[in-house]
Amino acid sequence: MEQATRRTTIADVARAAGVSKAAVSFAFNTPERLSVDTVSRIREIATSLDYRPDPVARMLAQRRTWTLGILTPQGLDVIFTNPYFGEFSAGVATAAEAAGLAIQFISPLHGSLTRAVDRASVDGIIAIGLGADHPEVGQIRRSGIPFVVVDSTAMPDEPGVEVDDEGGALLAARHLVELGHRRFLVIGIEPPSAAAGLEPAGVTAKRLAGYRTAVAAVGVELPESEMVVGPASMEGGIDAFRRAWAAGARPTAVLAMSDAMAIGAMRAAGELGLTVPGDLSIVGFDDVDVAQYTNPPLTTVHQPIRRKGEEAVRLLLAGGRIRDEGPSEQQLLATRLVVRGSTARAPRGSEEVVDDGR
Amino acid sequence: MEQATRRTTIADVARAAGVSKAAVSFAFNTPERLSVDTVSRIREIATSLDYRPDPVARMLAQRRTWTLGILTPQGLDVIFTNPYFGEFSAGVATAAEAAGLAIQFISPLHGSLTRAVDRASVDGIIAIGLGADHPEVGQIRRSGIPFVVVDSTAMPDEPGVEVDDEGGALLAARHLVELGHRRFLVIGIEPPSAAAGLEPAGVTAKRLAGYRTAVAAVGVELPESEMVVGPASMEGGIDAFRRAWAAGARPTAVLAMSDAMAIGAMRAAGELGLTVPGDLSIVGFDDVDVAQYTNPPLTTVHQPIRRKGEEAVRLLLAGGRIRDEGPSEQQLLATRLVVRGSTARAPRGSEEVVDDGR
DNA sequence: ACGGTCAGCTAAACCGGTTTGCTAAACCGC
DNA sequence: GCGGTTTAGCAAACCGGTTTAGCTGACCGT
Repeated sequence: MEQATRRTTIADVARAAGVSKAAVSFAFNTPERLSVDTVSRIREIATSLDYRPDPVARMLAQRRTWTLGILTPQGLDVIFTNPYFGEFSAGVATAAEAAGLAIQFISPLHGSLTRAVDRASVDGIIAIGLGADHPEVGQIRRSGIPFVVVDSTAMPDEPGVEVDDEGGALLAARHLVELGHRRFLVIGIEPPSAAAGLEPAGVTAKRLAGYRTAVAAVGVELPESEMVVGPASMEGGIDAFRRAWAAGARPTAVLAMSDAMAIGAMRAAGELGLTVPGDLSIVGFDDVDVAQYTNPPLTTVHQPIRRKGEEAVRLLLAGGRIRDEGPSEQQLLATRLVVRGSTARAPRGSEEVVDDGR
Repeated sequence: MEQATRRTTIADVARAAGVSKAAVSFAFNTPERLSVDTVSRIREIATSLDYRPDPVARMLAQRRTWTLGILTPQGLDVIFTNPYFGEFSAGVATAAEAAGLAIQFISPLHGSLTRAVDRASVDGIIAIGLGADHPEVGQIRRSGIPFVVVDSTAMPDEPGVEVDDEGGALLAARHLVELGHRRFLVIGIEPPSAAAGLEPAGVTAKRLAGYRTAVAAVGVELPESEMVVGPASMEGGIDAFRRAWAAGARPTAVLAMSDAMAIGAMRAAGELGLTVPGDLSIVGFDDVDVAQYTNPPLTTVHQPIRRKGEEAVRLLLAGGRIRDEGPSEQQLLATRLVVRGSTARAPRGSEEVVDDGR
């Protein structure tokens, strides 16, 4: 069997044009080094031969891949179906495209994130959901590839982009407090796997702190018993709410740490005969696109998700090693509360604290 | 300023181990060609030197990138935030990971899809939303890279995976007909850009045909005036419904060609004071994850989105040129109707056809 | 006529691996 | 102790580009 017609290489073009390989390369990359007509002659021959430089060879020679990696501890299947990640990636993609960079997802390969990192050929990495002290981040740091951590506090001299989680959470809880709520259920995000060091713990802790400060103002505490965790998905939210309910929790308001979980909780509550916001108020976190389309529309803490992606790219580029120069910085983006339809005054008579039997 | 410490290369390892570069390569790729202790010695030295083979160099030498490309005419920002694409990509990703392949998105780069294709270094391509006769598909065909088209009829000897769009649409419309509906609004998907040859036209046409067959059974036609199109997003759905309403359409049921648009329409209807399904029934298409979480839950046509992604990978791999051998085939996957809460009997008295003044 | 410049191009090294002969030594049966 | 087969490993070519150093000849002023 005959080998499929080999693709045209730079040597073929050079030969056909009667010039050196270098000339062909120049014709495309630094045309000013050649005379105008040589350039156009080479280009013509190249197109007529349907020549397209092999991207891989080019990457090797230039030692640049023109690609940014998005590193996450979750599998691609969860990434792609999670609106939060979707919007974040969209932000990264927009900024990357503007800079002429492609993006690649680096996520556990056959269970190993380390292996995935080794295998990835990128000029820079955006780590999301991973602490700056995570082993894989260490691996990257040693490898010398520029990186930025997102949603996690960066090391002093390293770039990072964060959001005011605590402040946002505080706003959310205060809103409920002002509506007269006193019995809360907190639905938290649990790390994607049992592996240690996975970061959502960081944001979970910060948001919890915000909730606590707000409710403390009216003398309410948020004991572990009023908190339940699960994966940040709708199923996770359903499951979390059901578990809490089964365990006897009877909140008038739920503070969910992600919109997906809030939506799940809303559904689970509905199935249990509760109306939202009549019987139960729910506030989410993230302000994902769909939050406006739920029924009732979700009251939630807005964070600039896409913008985080764009900033991450900007910081990476500003670091110098990928494009131009600049010092590395850290960003803290603001959050704000968006009040929609899933929250209302607490039901009458719910203000007194329930005697929990102690 | 000193150059950052160069990463360890195969030559460094070879030198340190006192063997040839070839031996080091063998130690990792074909250890059986070396004696066991040489292998372990080399491996030890390699780890101690923190050696990791450069993926790019490896790709060049092997002329394999171990990467699959997902080709779409839309920008990455829409891809990542569109649940349909998300689920499809998740399917691709799952199957690709199982085969040890990475995935890369190929989407218009600075407006040019052609340029994006040239730039991409992949072993195979999955084209979604692009007709088999699309210019970029032709470009790929000429380049000799194996590919499969999804959601579009493939050329005779080329692999493709499709879904029974017409059948699904028929089921959806028949369901409404059986509920007594006679006044319909069809919300169709419009090609992402003005560029010609963009495929959704294909699925739009098939679904429309299905709708028509079903309603024809009760003597209803679906003239252009009862159809409105827009981008397949929630905003698109809102906008489409509003436009139709403003133009005087007063349907009792809407047939939306995508869940996102259905959700948008549901919202727009709500804002106009219509209750779903009391005043208006809505059925979507796709059965995206969120369809179960809307309020009311969306009645829709289920199609195996993730499965399409997996099949696409399977066909690509079966084609031989990427992994093993096999003939190329085409798949037609089934669709089915999932009745949930967004559809109900038509309001009383709506059966008679409205006199539209002609 | 001559040294100096400069524009235009080339040869060759290089990027960091893989792969293809090929050789030298060890092993084999007899 | 000898021809023949393995086994273990090496040198060099190769993948397809980029990049550096250097060459050549045209043009210039004097």
